[in-house]
Amino acid sequence: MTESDSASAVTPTVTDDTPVRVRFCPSPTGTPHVGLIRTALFNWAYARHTGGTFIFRVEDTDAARDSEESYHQMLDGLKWLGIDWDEGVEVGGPDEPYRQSERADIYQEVIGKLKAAGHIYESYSTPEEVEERHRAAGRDVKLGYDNYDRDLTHEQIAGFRAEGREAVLRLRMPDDDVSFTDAVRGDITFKAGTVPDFAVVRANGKPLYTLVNPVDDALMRVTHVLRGEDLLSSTPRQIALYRALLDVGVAQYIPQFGHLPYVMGAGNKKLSKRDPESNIFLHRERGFIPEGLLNYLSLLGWSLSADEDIFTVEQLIEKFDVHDVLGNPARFDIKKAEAINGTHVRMLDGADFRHRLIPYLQDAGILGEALSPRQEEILTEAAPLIQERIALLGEAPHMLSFLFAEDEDIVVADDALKGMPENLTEALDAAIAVLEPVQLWTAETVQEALRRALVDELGLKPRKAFGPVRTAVSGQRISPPLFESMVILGKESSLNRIRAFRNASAS
RNA sequence: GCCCCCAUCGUCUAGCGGCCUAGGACACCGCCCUUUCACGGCGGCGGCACGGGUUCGAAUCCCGUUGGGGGUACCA
Repeated sequence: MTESDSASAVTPTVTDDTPVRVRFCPSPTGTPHVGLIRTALFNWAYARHTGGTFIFRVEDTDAARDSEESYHQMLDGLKWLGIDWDEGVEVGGPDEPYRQSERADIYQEVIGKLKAAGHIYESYSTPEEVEERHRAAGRDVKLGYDNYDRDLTHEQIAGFRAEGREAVLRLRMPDDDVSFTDAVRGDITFKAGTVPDFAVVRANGKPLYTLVNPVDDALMRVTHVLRGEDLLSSTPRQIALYRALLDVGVAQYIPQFGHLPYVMGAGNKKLSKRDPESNIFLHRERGFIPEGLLNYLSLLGWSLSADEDIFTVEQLIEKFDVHDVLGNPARFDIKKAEAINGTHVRMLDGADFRHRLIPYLQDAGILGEALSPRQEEILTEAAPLIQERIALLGEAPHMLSFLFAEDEDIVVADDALKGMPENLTEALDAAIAVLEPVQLWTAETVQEALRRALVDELGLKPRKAFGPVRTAVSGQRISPPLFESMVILGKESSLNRIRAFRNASAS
């Protein structure tokens, strides 16, 4: 048996048989970012895939940056996407409370135990003093803390206190290499001596993330810590703390770690919180549906199979394993995200699609709070016309507004005037003349009448022939299928619009 | 500086020693379908960062180089 074997034999770890407990623990400091949501998604998917437990904890230990608004946005974002949790804020669980701002007593108790066992010690050095010592010794000042206060005598401590100094508490790092097997990246080793003793409690007595995150993971018996790559370099510190927690009986085992790749923005930069593409609510406003965004986000570092990019959340759950996640950073490609969303929009059941359109039409001011029977009717008939024409629900208002507008409110867009035939007035007159006697007003009869008048008799190419009518009826160069739209509007309204456009273009 | 991570088409990825003259998707470019725009169909463009090993055989394993990213806080 080698030395590392014996070490792992005495260090309780998570095995494949340990029931999975994963968590999502954002710090509520802003609007939910797509990278953050991707982390939540992978944790959730892994829990659902393994039949494990998904915990939602809030790490609000930084009073200066945390906000209640951000906390509510986190809840809103997850709920919108259908990411639910088994234990945590709002739903409760065996390890309440789930907001760290409410767990101060728990941390104080743990701090007491760690202190009593000698794992953490008081450190009185100021950053300036540390830097000065490095300089004096000819070392690089960027080395960080120099472990100076590790073995202070009682006299020295008494002296610092007499000066009125307050100490931060630091964890004593082990003197050997720290190794672990990352679920995403494989074996990783941090060489001994490269990680200095780090602060776990502020001078004001408030614990830091470096303490509360592992402590809560330990207390909540988290088995797999799946988080962003930005936390990879803090893992040796966490493992060191875990060993201390094991020693004082707070932890039962050391979890497995898995560091998910970054979600990048344009260039080679991590997608910034300021970047609009990172804001999931902006995507929602533009008309991403949960199915589409979830699908796209899953593809950032993971894939379902060699040749399927489109899948449902059920398929994701069935196949997702964190060990299959790639270690390399992924760029957020809004074009591909939209294309995938469009595919999911088309997959929607017709009635469902129609229903999901309503809030977007309301936000655009096209529909009010309550829909009139006529509006309901228009929507029912028009929805199928655009379902395969849009990738984002937010495109619907622009495409449908003319159907809900009054005839006199149609405004002809500039680009809708392009490509009109030379004899525009003649063509419109012919269209009016041939449509007036139509009795049975269907897409077929309207098309047939217009084709006869404009293509057969006036000799216009189909491409040119229907353009004027489209512009007259919709005011747009692009619209849902013309004849179907005219049927929705009805004969009278359609003719009103063609006559109005005819008169406007003749003058 | 030191530590750690990453490296397949423009982008996301499949690939885990022979099925690869490298597959799919998005984007882009043609053509077809077509009343506009889409959808759909067909085709095209385009990649294993570089250099050494190991091996009968390497995109796949090892080492190095280069490039990119992150950390090095009394932030998370």
